[in-house]
Amino acid sequence: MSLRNTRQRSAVSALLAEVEGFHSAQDLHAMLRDRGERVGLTTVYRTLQGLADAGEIDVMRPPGGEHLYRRCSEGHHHHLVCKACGWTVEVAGPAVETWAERVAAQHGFTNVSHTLEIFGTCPPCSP
Amino acid sequence: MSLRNTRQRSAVSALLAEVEGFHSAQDLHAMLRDRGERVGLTTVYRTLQGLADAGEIDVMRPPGGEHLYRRCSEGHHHHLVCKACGWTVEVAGPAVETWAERVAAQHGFTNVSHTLEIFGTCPPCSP
DNA sequence: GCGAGAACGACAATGATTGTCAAAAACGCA
DNA sequence: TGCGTTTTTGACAATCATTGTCGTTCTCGC
Repeated sequence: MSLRNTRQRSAVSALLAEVEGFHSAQDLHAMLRDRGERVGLTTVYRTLQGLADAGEIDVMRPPGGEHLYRRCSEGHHHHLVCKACGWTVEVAGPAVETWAERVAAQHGFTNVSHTLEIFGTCPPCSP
Repeated sequence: MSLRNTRQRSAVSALLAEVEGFHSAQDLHAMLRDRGERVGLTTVYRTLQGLADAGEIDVMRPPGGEHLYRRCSEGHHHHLVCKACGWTVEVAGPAVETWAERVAAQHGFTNVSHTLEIFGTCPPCSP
């Protein structure tokens, strides 16, 4: 399978490289429109899905509903997310990684991946 | 807030006590219908939500789509889920709990919760 | 037994995501 | 550079779990 370089794919990648934090597909689509880029919503969804599959961006499924996408630093890590304002901090947890793999191995599981999100209230949002 | 005991709430609780593994709201609703219990789908959703809020059942949001509910053992724990057949194992990880709280505290976060799911392929489903 | 308030449930509404398919663009090759 | 093949695009429709609505029904304390 060969991936072709298209204007739309570049635009999405470029946008993700510039923005901070998590954004929904619809957010990103709106931003592209504001920039004058003409990209269809369907294409934004598919492009994000492709990037996520390729491991180039992170996907988060907050309890609230829509999927959020974000360009992240390299390597595996997790997120500490403020329930109130959405502000996120990347956290690394080597101990957790090894723990997860060990537990999975104990039960004979292979091809293991995992998701971990920590939710809380950040200092500015505390009453 | 006072929770009232209704036939429907009892039916949902009883069903959850009997079935194994995770089931979607629609699944559970169908099972109730098969039993002859007349419960509305809306009510099943609301009841499950209430039970989840009360911490009596677990909610899982698999990448596939719908929410899955399950009556779980007491105490905080996580799940090791087979991507192929859905078979799940409960796993406890005290180390992870303390790690999550410590990380959150380091960043000044309060009111902390977290979600952790491990996905893999269980032995019977391995090729 | 009674009444206020909670819960129910049929139905409509929401809204993110996915499918469709003809038109357009990209790439390999000569 | 020109051409044909194959992928990609994107407007629109379709899907589908979940949530809102609101009149009716049921609980529970008194």
